[in-house]
Amino acid sequence: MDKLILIDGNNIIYRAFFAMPPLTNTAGQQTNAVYGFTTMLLRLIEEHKPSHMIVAFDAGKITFRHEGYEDYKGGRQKTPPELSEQFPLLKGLLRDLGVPQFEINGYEADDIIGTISREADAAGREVMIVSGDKDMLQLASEHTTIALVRKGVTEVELYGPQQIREKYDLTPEQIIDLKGLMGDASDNIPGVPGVGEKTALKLLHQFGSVESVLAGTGELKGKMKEKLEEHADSAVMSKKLATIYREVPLEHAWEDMSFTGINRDTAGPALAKLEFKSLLERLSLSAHSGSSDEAAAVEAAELDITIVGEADLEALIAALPEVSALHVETNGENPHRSEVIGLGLSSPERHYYVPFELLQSPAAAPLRDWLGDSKAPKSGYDLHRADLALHWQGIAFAGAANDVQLVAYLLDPTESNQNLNDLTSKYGLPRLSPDEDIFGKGAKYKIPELEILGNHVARKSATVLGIVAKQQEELRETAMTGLFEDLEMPLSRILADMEKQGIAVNKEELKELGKEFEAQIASLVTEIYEICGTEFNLNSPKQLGEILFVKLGLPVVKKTKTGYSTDAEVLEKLAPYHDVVRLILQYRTIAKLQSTYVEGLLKEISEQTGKVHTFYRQTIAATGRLSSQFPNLQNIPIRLEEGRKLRKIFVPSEPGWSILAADYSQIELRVLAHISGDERMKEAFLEDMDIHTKTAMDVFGVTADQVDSNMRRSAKAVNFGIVYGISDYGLSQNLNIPRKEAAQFIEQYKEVFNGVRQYMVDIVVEARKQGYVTTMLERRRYLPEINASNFNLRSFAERTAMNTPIQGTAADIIKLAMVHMDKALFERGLKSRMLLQVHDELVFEVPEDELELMKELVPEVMAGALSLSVPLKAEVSYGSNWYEAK
DNA sequence: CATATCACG
DNA sequence: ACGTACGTGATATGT
Repeated sequence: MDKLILIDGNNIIYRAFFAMPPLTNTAGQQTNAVYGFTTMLLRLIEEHKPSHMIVAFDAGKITFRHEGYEDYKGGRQKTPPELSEQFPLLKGLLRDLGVPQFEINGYEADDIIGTISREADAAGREVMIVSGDKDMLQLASEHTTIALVRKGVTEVELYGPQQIREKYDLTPEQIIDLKGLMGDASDNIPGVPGVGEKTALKLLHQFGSVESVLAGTGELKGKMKEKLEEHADSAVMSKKLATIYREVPLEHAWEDMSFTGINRDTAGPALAKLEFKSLLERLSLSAHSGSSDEAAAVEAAELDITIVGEADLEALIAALPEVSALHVETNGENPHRSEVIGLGLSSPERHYYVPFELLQSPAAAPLRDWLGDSKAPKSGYDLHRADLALHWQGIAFAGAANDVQLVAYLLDPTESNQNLNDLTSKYGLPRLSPDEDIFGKGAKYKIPELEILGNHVARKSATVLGIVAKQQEELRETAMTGLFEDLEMPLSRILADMEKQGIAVNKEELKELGKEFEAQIASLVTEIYEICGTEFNLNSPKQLGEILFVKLGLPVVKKTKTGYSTDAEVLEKLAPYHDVVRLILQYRTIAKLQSTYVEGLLKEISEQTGKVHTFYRQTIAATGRLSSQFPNLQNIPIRLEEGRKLRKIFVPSEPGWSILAADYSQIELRVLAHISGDERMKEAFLEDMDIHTKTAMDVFGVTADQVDSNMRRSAKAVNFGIVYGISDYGLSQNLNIPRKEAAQFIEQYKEVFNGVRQYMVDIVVEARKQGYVTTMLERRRYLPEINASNFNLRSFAERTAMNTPIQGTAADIIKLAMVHMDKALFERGLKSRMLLQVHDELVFEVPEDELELMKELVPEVMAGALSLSVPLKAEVSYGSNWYEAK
């Protein structure tokens, strides 16, 4: 049975706009009205399953109604820009959903709807009209129902002639007369003053129409008679205005309104682009349960998947030249300790699943060779992880050509949802079952039966294949192809090499250190308990707060949202009041070293190699930096001597070798000097001066020998602040000075380093204009909140705009240095190995006979990684362990 | 599973 | 007036 739904587009989007709370996508665009409209639309489709549907919009500024009455709709407020911006979004989305939309110049949506409904009525078709406008009731008929939207867009009331009679005791046509008498303030239809709904209904029940009412005023008396006679013209005109015009010249045919269901190919990306995640879910959820979504199910089922057994191995091996995507399914978070479950392999036509046991069998040797063949290019998701997991199972991996996770990161490094399934939504591919559904989570983790597992994993590699082409296009559009191909992709292999290599740890010495800490902790704890007169859990800020602020009555300096703050900053301030505070601070320091570094590190030492193998994450930090996990080797203590001693346990893995470390000197400020072009700052680096001293000289207007340690300290803090996107408050906190003073410092700094000031202004303007900022190598970070009206959000985005090009370019540079360094070691056939990266530092282990060479080579390569308008400088040192290399 | 704290650049 | 420095990860508590 045919069913036609006609939607009053303007009316519904308007209602949705005011009904929905503000909702903004990450690009800063408000999307609440589109969202509200779409939820309503989807519900209509689900509930009524229309065979035909259109959304009608007003078009053209002047409608024919204005010709008779220029005030028509004059009383209506101007459409707010936050709403008008959403019209193109909605129209684009409707197109992608596959919902026809009509607009005709010079006519309003209700005229289009009126015309179509008249034609459909004549043909005896079933019609439903969706609007919030009561005027629409005049269109009701035997086959035409009006769905009057109430309460925002969440509820509808259905009106046929029957319901109109029950409610008003009028026919649909009389709705026009009703409007003619009572008018409509929102449309600026005057009606008859003093006549509201009650009176109008009474009159119509008596006379039947506006014309009859006016002809029969003789039967009336008093005020009402006068009013009606006085405003007779107005009543007639109002009726005319309220009459929906049903003769719009439509060129559209019945077929043009046909709706066969949501277009699944284009709907996914469109909804993803608007960031309507719940709607994406809703559409795909029905894919599992309902018949409404056969398209996606069929599309996914159509994959030609072979679950490879011994019998199929030969065929697979023969097909390997066609295979370009793989997925290595592993368990666990730490790829150094993961088990490999199996492999998904995809060629454009066929997909395979290879259980890991089969991969290990002698017959699978050619497959293993292929995995390790650098000339066999492979695409995948998180190949870096795959490489490590395979490595520890004795299988070599090479030929990583295209990692879709890495590309997704470059395209938007702040997007936290980058698992493969999130990418399917983004690119409109069939969704995968969530890993949790297949494997269960936590303690319930269980490998499912082969059929399910194989299909799941093979679909992952198929998905990779589907993503690759689309991403490459996006990389080109965003000018990041070079960054990807020449930096991030090569780096991922280098990181894997470093991680496999690991760094040797002197376990005995670490345990010794642990014993020392243990003794110190024991004595501190006893002493603290004694002074406090009670025993409690020192590790609990809650219990500690109780003791300090209640029992001992110390002043409360700062609060957290759950209670008293007891962090180091607070304790420093409390130290003068009570001797125990110093002891607590000491306890905190040693306890941290013990739990995180001694105990934590001991757990991470591999039984197999006696080393620690960290895992660098290349797709986490929004600025392009790496991060380090299992264990984190980028935060080994150095600032305090007690902790710094820990570095002694990091030693060369071969006798007679040395640890060599090289770090960039002031890389972020050098980058700032280059990017801002500030002459004074550049001069400092060109002459290789101490930048903080130089800053102090210029800011305080003194000579080098007049700079005391306090001035240098202040200058250093200002330099840091500048890099972070300075605020007077932040600086005042850091230097523990009044905010006014901090503000003055900053002002003086900006006077002197005017180029820097200009950079800070320019970069924020650029961010506002483009919506993102970039590093020197075109790495990109979007800042949707740069235009936020919320001061905090906007300020944060502004500081980020200032900081990211600096921190990010520094990250680019050291990554480049790593790629160059890897190449240099290889080409020269050196045995030295790159082991660690700590943001501005590279750590190597070096044989005796290469030490002299490496002392020159490493800083040279690092300094030459990228050419700036100021020199880059790296300082090198070495010793028998990481502590000595300082 | 969130919060507080603290280690690093 | 607004309330802050930028970027991470590990540990212990307590809900």
